[in-house]
Formats: sequence, C-alpha cells, structure tokens
Amino acid sequence: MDDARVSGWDECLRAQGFRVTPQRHLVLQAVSTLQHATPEEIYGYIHERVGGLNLSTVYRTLEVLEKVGLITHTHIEHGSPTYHEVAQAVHVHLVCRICKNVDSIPAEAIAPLLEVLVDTRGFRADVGHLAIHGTCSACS
Amino acid sequence: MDDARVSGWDECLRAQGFRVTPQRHLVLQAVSTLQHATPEEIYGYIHERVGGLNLSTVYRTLEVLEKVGLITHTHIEHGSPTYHEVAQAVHVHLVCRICKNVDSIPAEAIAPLLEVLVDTRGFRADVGHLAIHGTCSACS
DNA sequence: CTGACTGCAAAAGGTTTGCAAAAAG
DNA sequence: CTTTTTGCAAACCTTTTGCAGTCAG
Repeated sequence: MDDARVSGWDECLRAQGFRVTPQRHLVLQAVSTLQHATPEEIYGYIHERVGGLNLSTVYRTLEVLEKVGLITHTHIEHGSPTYHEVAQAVHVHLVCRICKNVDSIPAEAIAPLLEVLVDTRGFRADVGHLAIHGTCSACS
Repeated sequence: MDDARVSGWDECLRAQGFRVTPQRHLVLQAVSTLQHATPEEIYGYIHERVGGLNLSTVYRTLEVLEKVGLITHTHIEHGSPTYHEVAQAVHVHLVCRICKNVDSIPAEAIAPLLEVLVDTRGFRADVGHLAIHGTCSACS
C-alpha cells in the first residue's frame, strides 16, 4: 500500500483514459508483492485476503495494466505467463530447468548481448520480457 | 525422408527403450521441415498430407522425441510451444512483438552472454530453448 | 448521467487421460 | 507373445467472451 513502486499508478491509468478501480489497485499490489506471479496466483492471493474478486477481472486487469505500461509478463514455464511490475528494476530471468527456481540478474549484465543484436540485426530486445532457461549452479 | 538431419533417429529411440513407429517418423519429419511448429501445425501438416493421425498422438510423440533428445521446444508467443530439431544448428530465436516474425541467429552470436552467466552465476543457459522478444529492424 | 468496469456463466481453446484395439520387437 | 503405442472420446484447465448490473468520473 502506498508503496513507492506503485505510486503514480492511478495517474498512469487516468492519463490513458482508463478508470481507477479498487480491483485494479488490488491486482497491481499483488503483482508488485508476488513478483513473477501467474494470473491464477494473483487471483488466489487477492481472493484469500479480500475475497470477492473475479478471475476474469484479473485477466482483464492484467491486460489493462500491461497496456498502460505498469506491468509486463514473461513466459517462465510451460503454462501460464507470469507478471511483474515494470517499475521494479529491469531484470532478466534465469529459470532452472531442474529445480524450477527463478533467479534474476540486472539488465546491465547482458548489455553486450543487446549491443550485438542491435548491431547485427537491428533487433531491439525487450529485456524485461526475457527468460533464459538452463541449469543453475546448484543443479549442474 | 532419409534426411541427413534425421538419420539415426530410429536408433536413438530404440537405444532408450522406445519403439519406432511410422507416426514418430512422420512427426519428426514434420518438425524438421516446418521448424518452429506448434503441435497443432504439426498435426495439420501431417494430417493433410497423409491423413489419419491423432492429435493426442502428436502430443505424446513430441514428448517422447523431446525426451530422447531429438527435438526441443521454445515458447515463441503466448499460446502453444513450438518445436524444432536439435540436430539443426543451435540457434536463438528473435521474436518481433509487432510483426510476430521469428528470426534466428547462430548461437555463437551470444557467446559473450553465455560466458557472463556462467562466470557470474554459474548458470548454464540452454540456448536452443531461448526466445528473445523485442522489436525487429523493420518495425522499429 | 454516461460510458467504462465488474461479476457471472457459458464458450472456446489447447492439452491430458483412460481404455480397448492395433502394432512393434 | 508381451508390452508399447495408437486412436478415440471424454475430461481438464486456462483464457476469453457476452451480457446485465454497478460504479467511476
């Protein structure tokens, strides 16, 4: 609540013609708190603490929050996408194939890669959306 | 058929206790030909050329082929995973958020990144499984 | 007030599963 | 022959959609 990370979220919505509702506040808070949460997890989190929120509202809200640029999503594993706040430091996800753990590294760590992509292909990578699968140190 | 890329596939299956069936041959060929195909696309491709193959068989076959190491999958976009042959040169997928095009770059192009990950985190990235989302040169 | 948003229920994908028949080794 | 694999149909799960009532601005 009144987390520095989510301050200004309401203006951000209004500025783009969306309305500010308690549901949107709840979902944004949940995303901020949970980090890498799936729609289902977000729903569960809110539902057990506050109750009375519809799953389809979660989906629609995530869509809106992503559209206005407050959150993004990544595909960490087979199933559902996971959402996280844009305001939190941009980071790359390292997903271990074995223990399923998700580690994060700062975006700067892969700066050389980004340069290569832009230079050779003119491709501007969306870093926050990046999940690298592999084997973590503990499992290899 | 008798594609150099898929030679030895039958031994590969048998060596791990699986049986060699025409369905598995068809699916492997389709994966090899289509590149980055979803289960649905693989099914459609085979079904329209040969007919009489069940979708659930495609799913089960993809699972087996992946288990024995002949193919891998990546998550290129929201929905279904896409499969490709392991024998084909290992490459990284560049997925454009706007035009949805999938470009490929050789794995060596991101060697510096892999080193950074191993050195700083001991994380061994699975390159063939990597899809980088962003904006391609044409769309940016 | 008015249009955007929510909740509900039903539909729509996409993937998995149980079982009996067919095929591989 | 024995055991795996296939086809079929039904179950499942996640996500989307239509609609009427509700709420934000």
